[in-house]
Amino acid sequence: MPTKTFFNLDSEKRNKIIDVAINEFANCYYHQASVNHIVEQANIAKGSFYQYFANKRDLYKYLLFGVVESKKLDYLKQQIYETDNLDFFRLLHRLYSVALKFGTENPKLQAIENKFLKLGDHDFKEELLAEASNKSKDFFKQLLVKGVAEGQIKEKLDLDMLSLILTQFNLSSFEYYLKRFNLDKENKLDSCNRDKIMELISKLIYIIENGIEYN
Amino acid sequence: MPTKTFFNLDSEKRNKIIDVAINEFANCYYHQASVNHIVEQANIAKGSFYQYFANKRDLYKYLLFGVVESKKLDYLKQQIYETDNLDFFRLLHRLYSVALKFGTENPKLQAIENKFLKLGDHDFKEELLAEASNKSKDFFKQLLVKGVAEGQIKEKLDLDMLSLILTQFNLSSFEYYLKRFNLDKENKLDSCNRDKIMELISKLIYIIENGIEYN
Amino acid sequence: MPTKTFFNLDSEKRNKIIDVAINEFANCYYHQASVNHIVEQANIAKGSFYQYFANKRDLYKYLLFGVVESKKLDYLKQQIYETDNLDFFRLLHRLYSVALKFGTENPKLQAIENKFLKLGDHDFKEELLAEASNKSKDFFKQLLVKGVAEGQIKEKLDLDMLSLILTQFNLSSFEYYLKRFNLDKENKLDSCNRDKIMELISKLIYIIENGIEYN
Amino acid sequence: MPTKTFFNLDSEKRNKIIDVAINEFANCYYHQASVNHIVEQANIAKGSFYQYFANKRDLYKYLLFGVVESKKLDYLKQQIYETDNLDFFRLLHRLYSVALKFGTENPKLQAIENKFLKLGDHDFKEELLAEASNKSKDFFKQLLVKGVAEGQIKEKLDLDMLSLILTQFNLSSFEYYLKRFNLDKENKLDSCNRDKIMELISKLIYIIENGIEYN
DNA sequence: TATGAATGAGATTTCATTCAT
DNA sequence: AATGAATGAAATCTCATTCAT
Repeated sequence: MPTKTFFNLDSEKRNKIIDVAINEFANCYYHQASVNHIVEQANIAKGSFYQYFANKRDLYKYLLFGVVESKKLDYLKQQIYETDNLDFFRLLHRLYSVALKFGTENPKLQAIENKFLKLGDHDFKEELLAEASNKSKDFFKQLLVKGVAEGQIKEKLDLDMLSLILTQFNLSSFEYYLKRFNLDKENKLDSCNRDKIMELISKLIYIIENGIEYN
Repeated sequence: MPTKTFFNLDSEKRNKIIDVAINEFANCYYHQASVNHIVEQANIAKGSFYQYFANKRDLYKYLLFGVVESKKLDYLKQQIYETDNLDFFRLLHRLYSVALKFGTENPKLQAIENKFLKLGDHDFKEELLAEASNKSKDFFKQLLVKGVAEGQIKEKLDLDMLSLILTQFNLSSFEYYLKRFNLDKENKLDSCNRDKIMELISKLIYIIENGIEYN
Repeated sequence: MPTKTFFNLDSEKRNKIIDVAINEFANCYYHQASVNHIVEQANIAKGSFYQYFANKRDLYKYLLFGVVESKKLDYLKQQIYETDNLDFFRLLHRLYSVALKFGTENPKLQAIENKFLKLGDHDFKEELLAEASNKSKDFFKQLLVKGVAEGQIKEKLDLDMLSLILTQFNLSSFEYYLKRFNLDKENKLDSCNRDKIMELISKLIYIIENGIEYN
Repeated sequence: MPTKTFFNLDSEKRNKIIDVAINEFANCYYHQASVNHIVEQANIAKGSFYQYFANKRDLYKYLLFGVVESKKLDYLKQQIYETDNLDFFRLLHRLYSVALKFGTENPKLQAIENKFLKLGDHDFKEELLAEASNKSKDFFKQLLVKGVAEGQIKEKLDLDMLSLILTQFNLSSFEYYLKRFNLDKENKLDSCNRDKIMELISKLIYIIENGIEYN
């Protein structure tokens, strides 16, 4: 966690630092990201950085779990309601669409999360996850178990595999959409694009639901 | 491409260098991989390295497209024949199984490919792809077009999305299998594991084919 | 010297600061000791520190001569009386034993003194000594002169050398005892250990008195 | 150990680096010594330093055990002969005098050794000693055991304590002589001073042998 | 063609001290 | 009198690349 000092900063400065850091970690994997670069962009002294964060890793952990995950969960909570009434596929549909919306509206935050999920340094990743509150751990797995219990999903499926697949779907759809709608470069999502994305999500869920075989 | 000098080396030395480089890039993302480490392991002089390759990137490109892709395509060609007789899903099944077999038999080459696909540095990746011969580009796309044409795939699907999904499936199933069967640590695939993997592939194709909905 | 401000602090706060500082300089040589660490532990503001002490060195000097030496001398005075009646060796015995007792009862103060005596930075050390009141300077030297005058010590000995030797004896015996009786870790000295230490002191004095030659 | 690269340097450059490093570690404790300072003085690039030594510690270890100890042992071997015929005190006399001569002739090497012996960081010291060839470990202890066995030393003495004392004697006499004859500042030892030192050594041994009591 | 020493920018991190509030 | 954020030099170490031999 950042130090008390960091939270005492006036919000303008604090936000500047966070913004700059988000940019850095959205563009680079952890090991490539540079504290030097961050302090230059943020216009703060190198020593100041280390009064705010214990080290690079501390900042990264904060961004991941204190900013990205936190904002995403807030967003999901705010936009998903009455989930109990939805069957598994409607819920999945809702989740993908809301998560995607979040991703398109916050492409940099999404980029940070994606880069984290793809991180090579497995030990480092596990360590971070272990230390983090990790509210979203095994998110899909839990959903699937519930889906099976309620008879909406074929019982014989390998849930671990499925959960991995849903996660990858999630991840790869982000990249697909981002690329397809040129959302990399901070373009905001207009209503026209939004409709197209919703359509794509429906197709995605349709595939998951029904497969791709013509019959 | 490596220099003429490199190809003039006696094959023992050349192979040693390639083996060492494969190890390095199988363990590390591009930016983390170290030329220093490679020359040490390969027992060659620093200067020699730069007489064989223009730079680190040159070596990487060669590994990716001159070694990994090349070996994989040879393997696929050798093991897949009479493809014309197979319908799309049988072909997909065959492809996944052969590709997985290749991956389990050549875990390091596979690791290099996986790491490349996950690379963060998008521009760098695109540049490499643009420069490369890239024989396997849009592999799945072509397959899908054929599948649709032959009436085996629902027409209304978004083929670009599907092709990305199949690629991601491929990628993530590797990781799933490698983890599940502890194939990370160079364990060879025994016949028992092989059967289990084949079973999993069938399940995976089944999902793609039929979806996951219970009905 | 600390500022007037420092002495105006309520004693609880003042003592807290001193205690923390003692810990720091007991564990680390001067250059390794950290003002940052001290203010954190003492729960005071960075700025406050510099309102109490001109700088790190000022604090150190105060600890050495205002706290450690001062307490030690008080202790010695309180425990040694009727010194005039003792011959040199009995006095030495008494001194060693009382000094050792002080050291075992105040291991941290002793550690500070030891670390100072061993300091590498010679100029820095000399400067500090020169500036200090230095009541204990040449303590052994004076004692020796008296010993010679009273005919208890061979005249031909080099008193400067002897005085250095007695100091070093003192220093090294501390370390020996501390290690031998595991007094590092704040274990209080029980009566059993105390007896053993007294025995060792006697042996030490015996060596000084009679040498080690068998005859 | 330094790298092959280091030993491949032409001797002028190699010696320059060693000389500079000796100066640094003769003036500063390990933690205070600065690689930056060394490379500046030696006029080499920072990167070069790390082609020669794995790290600061590697250099230090090399200086201690590869240069100082090694030179000292060579010196001792060369100057002490027929030791078997000497009784304990004559041998001690010889040792002190030769070691002192070495120290006065190589004040910087001696300073490095002294600083190492006084190092605060106990774990670091033990680690270094454990890793080192450590030919001189428990040197005095072995000598004392032999002395007792041959009936030259009173049996009832505490040998551990004595061995510590002899080491401290050794150490403190160095400092005494160096200060007394201003040998800090590279003054060479003239024959006049040499005689005086020999005289002092004799006195020192005399004290150890006979104690200081007048009788 | 082979060698391997040289390079220097840049990485992360520490720390005593200052100064505006 | 108290505060605590700001500072920047200096620490150790890494690494792709160059170039003289």
